Amino acid sequence: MDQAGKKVVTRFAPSPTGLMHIGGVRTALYAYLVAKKNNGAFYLRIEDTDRTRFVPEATEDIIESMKWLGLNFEGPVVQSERKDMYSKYAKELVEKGAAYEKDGAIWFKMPQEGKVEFTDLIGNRHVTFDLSKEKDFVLLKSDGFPTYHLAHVVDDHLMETNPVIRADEWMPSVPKHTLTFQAFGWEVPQYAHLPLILGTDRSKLSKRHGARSVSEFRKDGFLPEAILNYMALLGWTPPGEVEIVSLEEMAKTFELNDVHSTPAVFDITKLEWMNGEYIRKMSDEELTKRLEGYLVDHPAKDKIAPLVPLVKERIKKLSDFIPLTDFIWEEPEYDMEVFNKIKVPNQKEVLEKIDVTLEGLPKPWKKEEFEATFRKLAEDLQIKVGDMFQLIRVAVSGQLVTPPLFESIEIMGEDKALQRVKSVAGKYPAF
RNA sequence: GGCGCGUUCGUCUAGAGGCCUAGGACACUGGGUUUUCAUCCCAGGAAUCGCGGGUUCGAAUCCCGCACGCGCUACCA
Repeated sequence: MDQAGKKVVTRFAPSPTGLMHIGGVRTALYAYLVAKKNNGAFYLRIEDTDRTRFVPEATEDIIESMKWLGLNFEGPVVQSERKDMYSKYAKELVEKGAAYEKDGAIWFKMPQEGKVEFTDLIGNRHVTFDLSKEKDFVLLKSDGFPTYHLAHVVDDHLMETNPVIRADEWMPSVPKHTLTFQAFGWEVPQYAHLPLILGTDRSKLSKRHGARSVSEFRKDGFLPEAILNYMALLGWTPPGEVEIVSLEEMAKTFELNDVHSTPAVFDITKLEWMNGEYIRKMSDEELTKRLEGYLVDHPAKDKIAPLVPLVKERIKKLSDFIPLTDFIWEEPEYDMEVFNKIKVPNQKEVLEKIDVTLEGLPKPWKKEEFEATFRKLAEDLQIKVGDMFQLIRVAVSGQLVTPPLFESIEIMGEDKALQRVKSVAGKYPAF
């Protein structure tokens, strides 16, 4: 309910000309938040009135993305399914004298004088348009489909949308819309025009920036709650000093009034940080579940649970899990370059000592004993403790960076670890 | 060109006349914890608030002008 006691209805109305774009998330999210905050309704509306740019998979991708993000909606309302309705309304305006037919299309007659004023909910901007600059425009195209202008007015009136939340690029069309609403004798809704989201070069976010679809972010291992949280911050600051805010919390505090009227640059580095924050905050059980859902084709998908606590603080995206743990299930490829990074002379000799020491270690290996043994070996061989463990790490994994060594060995199995050390020591330096 | 919107650290922002010698977050740099990496902790650099005029005892905050950026200017949305 708004102050006037009317139900608040918002909608996200993308046009299915491509996959759901990351920039659209913010528009959808704000519209969703306004509805939730006011106990209203939030709709998805598919604006597929341009047959020439229509992409069949797009609608499904938009719906799927919205669901994945957790932006639950009513609908979708699909404009192409209501095609006949629009022409009736267009003809109504012709009858009223507000529109006319020409070249098989129906045009709206714009007055040549006067002005249209409105106050945008974003930044409380009072904007005035001089009508002498306006031209007649098409309401109904010659193919019988409505233009955006007609479809917006008719649908948002019928759906009782208020406020209308959309991208800033629509602001110059406000006079067209206002006059069309008035020609029908309908109430003009309030508008909130959201500033653009820019790429790092400050131009409109597009593919050229690696700007991508929601589904691509999903494939990259981003979490929906992190995406939502980050996008919300592009133009809005939650009360207090916290930046990590759940959808539910946002829905309690969000105000269109607090949204910036300044375009914001999309910074993936901060999104990645935030994604990592969400991963770290998650329980091991939850992270395991997410990882299992993400790693659909991973061969060891069902065996990842014990690894989760080890990788939790080491991954920013779900996808980071793969390169970090591959060595556990797959035989690593060894590279002398990697060994060369460890500043230990006589590496072959040391590796052989490690092999022998490992064989002498009573099974099952115990963490304390494992550590103490190799600390002592490092001392005996007069090399740094850190280098000792690095050498074992590389022998076992082929990598300089892994989850904690002992725990990783425990998960892959003592025998496999031993066998790798033996093999490496034997073949060194040619693998 | 016309019309419209915008302008605080590299980025996201706090800021609604004195609390601002401009605060926080990300990123960056240095240090600590640590068998790697990461996490975590501490410290640091980083915006003369686009520029120029006003108004005021006092302006990032109000007004005007300019510059720059972006958007719209389709039978696309």
